[in-house]
This record gives sequence, C-alpha cells and structure tokens, in this order.
Amino acid sequence: MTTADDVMDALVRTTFEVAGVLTRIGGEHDLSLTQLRVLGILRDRRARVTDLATYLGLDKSTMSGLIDRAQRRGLLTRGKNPEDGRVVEVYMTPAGLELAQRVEDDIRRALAPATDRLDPEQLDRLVSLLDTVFARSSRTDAVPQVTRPLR
Amino acid sequence: MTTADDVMDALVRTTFEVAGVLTRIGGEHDLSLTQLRVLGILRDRRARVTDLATYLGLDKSTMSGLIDRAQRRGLLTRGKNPEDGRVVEVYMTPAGLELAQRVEDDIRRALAPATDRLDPEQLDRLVSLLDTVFARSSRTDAVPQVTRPLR
DNA sequence: GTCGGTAGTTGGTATTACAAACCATCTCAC
DNA sequence: GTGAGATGGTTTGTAATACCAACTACCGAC
Repeated sequence: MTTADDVMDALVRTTFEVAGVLTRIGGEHDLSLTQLRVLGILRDRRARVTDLATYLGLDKSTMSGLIDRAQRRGLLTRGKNPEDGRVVEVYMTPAGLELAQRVEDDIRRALAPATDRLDPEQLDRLVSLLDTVFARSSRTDAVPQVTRPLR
Repeated sequence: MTTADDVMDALVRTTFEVAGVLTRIGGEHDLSLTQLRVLGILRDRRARVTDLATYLGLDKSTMSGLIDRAQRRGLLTRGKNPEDGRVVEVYMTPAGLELAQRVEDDIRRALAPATDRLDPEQLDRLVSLLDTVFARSSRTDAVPQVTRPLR
C-alpha cells in the first residue's frame, strides 16, 4: 500500500534528482538554477522585474542582481514601459535565446536516460498524473486573468 | 501524444513546484534547501564529510561550512572515526532529530493539498512510475555494496 | 501640486559554493 | 621502519545568491 510518506519520498527524491541534473547542465553553461529558470521564463515573453520576483519567490533586490549579471553577460536586456515610467521590462537578447535553446536541448538529453525507462503509454500517464497533482488541468481559473500568469 | 518536451516540462515544473514548497518550509525553520537535505540524510545514519559532499554534489569545503553552521546551531555533531584518524563522522543531535521530524511533518502537510488530488490507486501508480524513472527498483545493483549508499 | 503607494535600485549582511593551499593521517613501497 | 604519495578535512579568498532596509523615481488620487 502507498502511504503519504511514500508519495512525499518519491516527490522529494524526484525533485532532488531533477534539480541535480538542472544544476549540472546549468553549471556547464555557467548558469545557476535560478538563472536557468529566468531564462526559461523569458524564452517566450517579456516580464517586469517584480512579476519575475514574485513568481520565483524572490525579493525584488535579488531579482535586480540576477538581471544585472545576466545583462552584463549579454543574455538579456532591460527596457522601459511606455505606459508606466516606473516599470522595467526584461527580455532576452538573441544570445540569450540561443543559450536557452542549447540548455534546453542539453536538459532533454540529460533526462532521456531516465525517461527512456518508460514506454510511451507510461510517459503519458506520468505527465498526466503530474499535471493533475500540480493542478495544470484544473478549471478553477476559468476566469480570464488580467495579466497572463508566468508559466 | 506525449512528446519528450512534455515529459521534460512536467518533470521540471514538478521539480520547481516541490523545491518551492521545500524552500518555504525550510525557511520557516531557518533552513536552506541544502541544510534540509543534510538533515534528511542524517536522520537515520551517520556519515563522513566527504560522503555527504559527494552525494550532494558539493565541494568538501562547502560541506565543512554547512556542518559548521548546523553544529553551531546545535543540530549536529562531529565525531572521530576510531579506525581512521582522518575521517570526521557527522551525526544528528537530539535537537536536530526533533527539528527534522517537525520539518518532515510540515512538508507532508504542505504537499497534501497536491497529493490529495489523486486517489489511492493513482498515487500508487505515480510513486511506481517515479521510482522506475529514477531507477529505485532496478536490480542492477544486486551486488552488495561495500558502503551502504546514502539514500 | 502634494501625498501615499508602487517599481526598482543600492548598500549592508549572511549563506552557499568553488578552488587552492594547507595539515594530519593513512598506506604502500622499499 | 621510513619516506613518498594519497586521502580526509579545514581554512582562506572570492563570487553569486538572497534577504532587509533605505532610497529614488514615478504614478494616481485628491
């Protein structure tokens, strides 16, 4: 029988396993786990500093620093919002997008040995179970959002 | 159809979701994610500094610092190994064990809303799929280990 | 136009992490 | 046994991550 402990264990172990892979791959490109996430988020959108911070659960000042360093590396850019002079919008440079693509490919490759242990039907089930657990498929948010949520 | 991208996405999203919970709960007890892991590992065993570092993918010196701070807080202790004067064994104090227990309870509680979205049969399947993906059930290591692996 | 609130940055501190240099101890060759 | 090299940990120095508090700039309402 599966206990609450088993589930917690499996989730936590999986988390550290995947986080380890992400940390390793990130490190190969000189990116911390957090920077990796920032790149992932900004791949298909621009975002304001505070929204990024809120979404990542970080302080604004931490976000400032992360952006500073990534900007110094030429991975992303700060831009002004014409409607509100206070907000700073952050978006990727071509170099940043290219790096993000390379990292994504590496991550997929690094996870392949693990995911290859499942057949297509099992993969399907795993994805659907994880989506359910973390409420990707819930319809409770059917009310249109004012600002599109970050991922 | 489930693509490699879907799987990667689900795993990565799950990882950040769970890591977020762990970071939050840890923070409530003044523990970083890494310190949380150390406590988790040492709950039912003692370990040498280098083994901890290797297992966590950290440098020895990083491990030294982590142990220092946890020791200063009275959560764990350093002891000598009678067979080899070089090695330092690390193990929990009663206070550390107690804290670890509290944290574990909190984590279980924090994950409950998520895991409650699945019925017992689904939970069973999820755990078994995750165990397969990360090779918990593989029999390739049927040869007895010289030193018991850390988790 | 002033005032309270919001968006970001800056400065200060602790923690996390690595690398290099170091000390102590062990082991193996001789 | 003794010396050379390897191994286990700590120390020191540096960078990145993260928080908080204080600050600047701007918005909106009155």
